[in-house]
Amino acid sequence: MKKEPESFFIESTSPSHNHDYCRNKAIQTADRLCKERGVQLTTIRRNTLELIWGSHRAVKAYDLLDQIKLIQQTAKPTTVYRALDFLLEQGFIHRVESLNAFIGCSCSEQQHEQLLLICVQCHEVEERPGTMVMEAVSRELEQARFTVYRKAIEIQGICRHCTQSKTNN
Amino acid sequence: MKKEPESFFIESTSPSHNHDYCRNKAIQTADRLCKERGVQLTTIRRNTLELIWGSHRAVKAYDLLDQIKLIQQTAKPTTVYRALDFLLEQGFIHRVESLNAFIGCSCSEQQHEQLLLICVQCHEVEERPGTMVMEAVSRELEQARFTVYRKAIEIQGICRHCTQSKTNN
DNA sequence: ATTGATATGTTATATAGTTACACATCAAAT
DNA sequence: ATTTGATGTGTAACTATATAACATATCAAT
Repeated sequence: MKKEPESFFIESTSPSHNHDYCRNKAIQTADRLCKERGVQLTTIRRNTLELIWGSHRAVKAYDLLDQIKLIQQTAKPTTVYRALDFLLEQGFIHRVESLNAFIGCSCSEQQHEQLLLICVQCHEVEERPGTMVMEAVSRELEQARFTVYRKAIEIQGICRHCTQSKTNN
Repeated sequence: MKKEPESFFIESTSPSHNHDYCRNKAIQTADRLCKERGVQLTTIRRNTLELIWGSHRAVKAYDLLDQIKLIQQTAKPTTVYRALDFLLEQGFIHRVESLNAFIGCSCSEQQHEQLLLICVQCHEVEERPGTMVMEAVSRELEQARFTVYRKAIEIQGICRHCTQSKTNN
């Protein structure tokens, strides 16, 4: 009774909140945006997105592949990377460059570029709009007369939860 | 007569300036800092650093390996990665996360964290201290109560040279 | 029915980085 | 003068990450 038909293989986990809410919201938004944009959130893509939203931790492509294989034995690297490419294009996920990994994006609609705060202890990644930072970046780039395509601002450190409870893994 | 004994296999290239100056300065600084710090800039490490400073473009580890092999046939991936690790630790180079590549750092002495402006056309990477940006980041992280270990701010786009001369490669 | 656009299946390959263990070198302590 | 420890290198095997190339499928528009 707890399982919806679409999410039969996913368990969401988070120390700090009911993460099902995050995930469901993200999927709904993706669904809607895909309709609006006339692109298809196919089963593979949707499953991939759900798996990524299984936590706020960054997920590796091959870990994703392992999970997908549980329900689709034929899945290959290409399967996953193609889904990831789609999700990136649509702005539904971020690529975490410094980890070669991926996390859900909770700002698919607004401006997609955010600060990523990566906790090296619990591995959760927090998105922050960082408006002031982004403005400062814009001014800097204007000075440098540099035309931006893509910003990646990644900060590694210890999140507030891990700072408080030093006993955390 | 133009070749120094230490740089026998390197040709520096840059469209915009005499790049030998940048490289020589970087090597001198590295030499001095190593002495000050009581660590060794061995032949492998020095050669690696010189190769990286062959241009302002980000260099891939395996390309570096190929070049090193020309003078040290026995070189292996480990050879290069160990040298890179050392150079990173000492702050003599940056890792460009979004490219899996490496560039020389011209700020080895001061604060090492900088904005990296990566031109997707000519592949040159410009470092900028981005003081305002860094301050904004600090404020943001204070709000998030996040303890920083490492910042990586990478901007991909078109540099001013490529914007001007559209004919550039 | 035919075509074109989009998505997926499949195999192979390319690229990036690490582990583990042996050996070398050299200076400090015995 | 040797032993020890710290640091650096050699070598092989392996793991991880990502892409290329080509075949097939699906489905809506003509």
